[in-house]
Amino acid sequence: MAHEISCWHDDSGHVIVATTRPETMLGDAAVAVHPDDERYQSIIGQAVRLPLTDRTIPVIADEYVDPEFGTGCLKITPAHDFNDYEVWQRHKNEAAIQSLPEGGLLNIFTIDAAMNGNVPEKYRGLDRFEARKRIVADLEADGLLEKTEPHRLMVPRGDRSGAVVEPYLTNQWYVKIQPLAEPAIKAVEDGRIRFVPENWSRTYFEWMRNIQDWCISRQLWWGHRIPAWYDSDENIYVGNSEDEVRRQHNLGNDVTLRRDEDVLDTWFSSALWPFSTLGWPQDTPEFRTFYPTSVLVTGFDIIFFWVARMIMMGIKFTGDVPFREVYIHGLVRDSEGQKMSKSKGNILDPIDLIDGIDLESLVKKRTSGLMQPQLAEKIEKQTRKHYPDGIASYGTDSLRFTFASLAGPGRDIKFDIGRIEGYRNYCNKLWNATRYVMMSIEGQDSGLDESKPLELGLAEQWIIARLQQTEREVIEQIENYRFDLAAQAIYEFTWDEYCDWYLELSKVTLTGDSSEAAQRGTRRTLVRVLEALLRLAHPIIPFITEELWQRVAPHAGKSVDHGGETIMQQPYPQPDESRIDESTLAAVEWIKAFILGVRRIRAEFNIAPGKSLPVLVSGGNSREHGWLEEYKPYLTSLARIESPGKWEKGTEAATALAGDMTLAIPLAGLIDPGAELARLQKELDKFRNDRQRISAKLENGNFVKKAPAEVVDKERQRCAELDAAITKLEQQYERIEGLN
RNA sequence: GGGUGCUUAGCUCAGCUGGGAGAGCGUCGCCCUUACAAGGCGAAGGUCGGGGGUUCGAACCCCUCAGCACCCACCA
Repeated sequence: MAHEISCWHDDSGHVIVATTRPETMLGDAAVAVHPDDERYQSIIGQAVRLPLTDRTIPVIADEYVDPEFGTGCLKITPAHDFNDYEVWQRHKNEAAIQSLPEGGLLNIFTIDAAMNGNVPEKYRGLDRFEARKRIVADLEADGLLEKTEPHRLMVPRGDRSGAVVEPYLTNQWYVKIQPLAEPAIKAVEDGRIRFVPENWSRTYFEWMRNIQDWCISRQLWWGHRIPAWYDSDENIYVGNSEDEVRRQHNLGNDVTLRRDEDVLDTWFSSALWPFSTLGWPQDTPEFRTFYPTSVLVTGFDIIFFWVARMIMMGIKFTGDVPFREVYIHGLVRDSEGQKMSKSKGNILDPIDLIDGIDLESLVKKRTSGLMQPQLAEKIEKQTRKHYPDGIASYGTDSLRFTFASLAGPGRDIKFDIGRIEGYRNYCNKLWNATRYVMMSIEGQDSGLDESKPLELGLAEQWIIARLQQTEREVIEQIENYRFDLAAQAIYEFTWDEYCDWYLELSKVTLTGDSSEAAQRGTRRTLVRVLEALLRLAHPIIPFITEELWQRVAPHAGKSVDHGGETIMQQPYPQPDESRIDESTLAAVEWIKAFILGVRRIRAEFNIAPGKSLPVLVSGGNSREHGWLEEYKPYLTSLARIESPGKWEKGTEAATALAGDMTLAIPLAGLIDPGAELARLQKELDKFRNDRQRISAKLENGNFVKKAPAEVVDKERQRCAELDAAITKLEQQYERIEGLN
């Protein structure tokens, strides 16, 4: 913002001073120069006449003045400038200052920032901006104006109204902070309170070590009123009530008391919250049980305002910290990284993400009730640009899942509307998976009757094992406050494993000619894994899991008959490590690789997914041949292949790898050997590059010598695996090449 | 001016104590296969902001430069 600078000088010494707020000169207490400024040595201690007034003020020396800036002379207005006030503090005991009206601390504004009775008659009652113009004009008329020029500076403005704020002297209540801050710092230093993530304690220390006395009085209508009373001589009495004050000070009824009209700073009152809500100062069972609490969850912007103050007040009044851990989450910002605020018009109301909102309603909502209506046009334009179609309805659980997923440590969330869509789709997926499970068991037993024979196949053992691993992971991440990783583990298990693989594998058992015992085992597993998954996901997506659980749980042997049963009261899943079997996991990984290989070939040669294909195999270790035989139904069904045969030389085929085994789809006439060779070559290059890099590592004596043995072993193993794969690919290459 | 943090695929972000670069969305190709087209299957896409250093080895540790964000204080 450009302002004019006006200058004035006095009659004798020609002291020239610049200012952006000429009206404040009427309250000046001094002209300051730097003590080492050679130009002004002779005038330090002299008096100069303050133009437009009948006052004289001293020239003082203070290091605050920057001799390089302007003329090196600085006017000091202690009542209306923070820095000038500090300068005044250093000089207030000097006689020349003390002899000034109000000891130099001359307030020249009314509460409305008009000129008050402390300025010459002609300026009284003028608004500050009007006074500014008049003073510049008067200085010029008197020949005292050197020049005016534009100057750019930051002007402090009120958050809400945007009005320019003027520093102004008032009487306020303060809390002496040092005795409170020291024990509060210590509590975090010695670990009685822990910040998560830990580095927020640095922010806390930074603030607490530079803390200033706390102004706790506010001129507001709402809040705890300050418990202080004044008598007619302005003596102050502080106490719990007027009665108490009168008793304690023996004030008769002839003494009239007037209570201070100010209220306490919101954060002063809020700082009492951890113990005042528990009945303090009475020694209640609630207080004894729940103080200190275990964890406080809040945003980093609240560390200063609230967290620190709760710690100080808690220690002061109860002798103990108010909580053990402080989990600091990020702030949700708009898509451009700006903090959301009503005045900027970039607020996203969670309700609008849940229920959806059309564009016109959104524009109306964002532009109404603005403190600065002139921003409405800009806000409307932005809103129409960002949300041309308004906001779709995503539902509560989608929103919760989104925020959980974005709640990484120590990081703000730049909210991207696209992100929530993915999690809405997740909720949909879970819903549809449940539909499938319910259809699959409809009218049939799901293994509840323990007397009936029951058999768990490979797929069942696999998904049960993966469930245990997922439960372990989720619990661990929640304990670490990594809600993003917990959400991710749930997401991936549900979508990538339960839905993409297990539900498909279950169809093989349920629609094939498997035994009744095996089908019962599959139905039981479908239901039980889903039921556990719902409980696992419930803290993040409470509504949809409750709805689905009510339907699923009875089939998993959980009673919901009493009407009051709810997933909320169910125990959280606990992993059973004994149900994790490595060979089961390995077998399914191999089956997946086999099926993926066939699918890739299908996609590459544009073969209809429904078309059954013959598949030939070669190579492979004995374990793989065992799997090939034992789990043939899974392979033939999911990959839509006929029973595998042996790949003989001379058969034109497209190939893929599953572990050590090569699988080949004979595609006489369909194959472009050149394209297939190019693909193999590309794959070979990649493998050979990896191989090259790893063997270089292994040949490096320093690596073998200095790296941990397990890392070296792992690299050796990988090297061997790559060798095997390369050999397979080379064989495939030769065979295809032979077709040319 | 003081402080804190960020910079990884087109976009929004993960990447835990240094050891094979990941997800969602978007893009491209095929598919309405009886849970799901808000879906399935497959694919492409990254010199991890630039430079230097430490290390057998750096997205990760140190230094430096650039850009961005926020907090606190604000210079006449």
